[in-house]
Amino acid sequence: MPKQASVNIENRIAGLLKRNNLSITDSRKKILHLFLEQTGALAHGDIEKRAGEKFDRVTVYRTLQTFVDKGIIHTIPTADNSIRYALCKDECAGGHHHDHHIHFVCHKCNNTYCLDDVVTPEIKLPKGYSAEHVEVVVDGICKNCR
Amino acid sequence: MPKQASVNIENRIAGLLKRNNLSITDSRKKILHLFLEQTGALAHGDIEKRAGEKFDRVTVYRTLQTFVDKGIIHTIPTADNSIRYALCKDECAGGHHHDHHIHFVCHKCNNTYCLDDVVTPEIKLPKGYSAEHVEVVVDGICKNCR
DNA sequence: TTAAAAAAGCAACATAGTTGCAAATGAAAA
DNA sequence: TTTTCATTTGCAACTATGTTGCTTTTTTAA
Repeated sequence: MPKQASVNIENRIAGLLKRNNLSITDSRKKILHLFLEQTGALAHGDIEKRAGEKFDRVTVYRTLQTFVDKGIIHTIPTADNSIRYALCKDECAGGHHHDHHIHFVCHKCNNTYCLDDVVTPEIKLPKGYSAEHVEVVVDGICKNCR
Repeated sequence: MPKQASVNIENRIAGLLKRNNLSITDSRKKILHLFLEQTGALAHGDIEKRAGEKFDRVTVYRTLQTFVDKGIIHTIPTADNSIRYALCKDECAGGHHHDHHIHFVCHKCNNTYCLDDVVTPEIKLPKGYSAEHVEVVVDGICKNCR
């Protein structure tokens, strides 16, 4: 049973990499694993800590950059200088992230979630400004912490 | 005339510091000057470059932290690990930032503006989540660049 | 199996942020 | 004004974070 599950996840990872024309390497598999085996977003530091024991720091940086370029993961803006990354739902191929969900940061467990069902609202801007992309980050208490 | 204006701004700065129970020092005056003499937000790097010629890096870090704690300036979240700071409109005293405006980043001039007249929208969250604060950052072209 | 291309690792470097402590400055009282 | 005390600054040293060039290793595809 766990064998089966792990085969599935391996296949899923391999497929994801192949679909994006990326060669299948240990570090890429490991880092995708980290994202797939948990709900929330990961801060760069987390990823480096968990993956960095096995891989060079530089490799982690380059792998994350590659994933962002390919649209496999996206960054979440924060006010505290710690980039957070999360898996894209799907089809953000070619570096175009068309996702329009909002992000939620729980200040109790400090997790960051993509609320895929909550769409970013229309924002009415003053005359002269034109919007291209709207980013919404809500902070509060998540459903696991209340 | 410029003399008069500079007296005014000096008074304004002194008043701002006094109201927040901060002693009036050269670095604090200089950094507040930077904020007052321009529209947009300032990235930490900008501040360090412009103020740091006269002051130690550490002083800049500490001064900005003090201003955030007192509610004189606020941070603006970004996805690129470069904290931006902007003056609070007013009355964000005691570290409580009650402002609810949105932020706009122009990707042509790369300036960040506080759109004080645009209020953050209500966001309807999934069951179990409770919001405390909503942060909206819009990117696009500003009125000076179009 | 092998050759070319891609990625990883390493080293060295650059930038960003923090901490403790001594010297300088500011505020307020004498 | 001068003195005193608390606050702030600057310095040095350090940690953390991010980048670049180059060599070695791994992956892919012939």
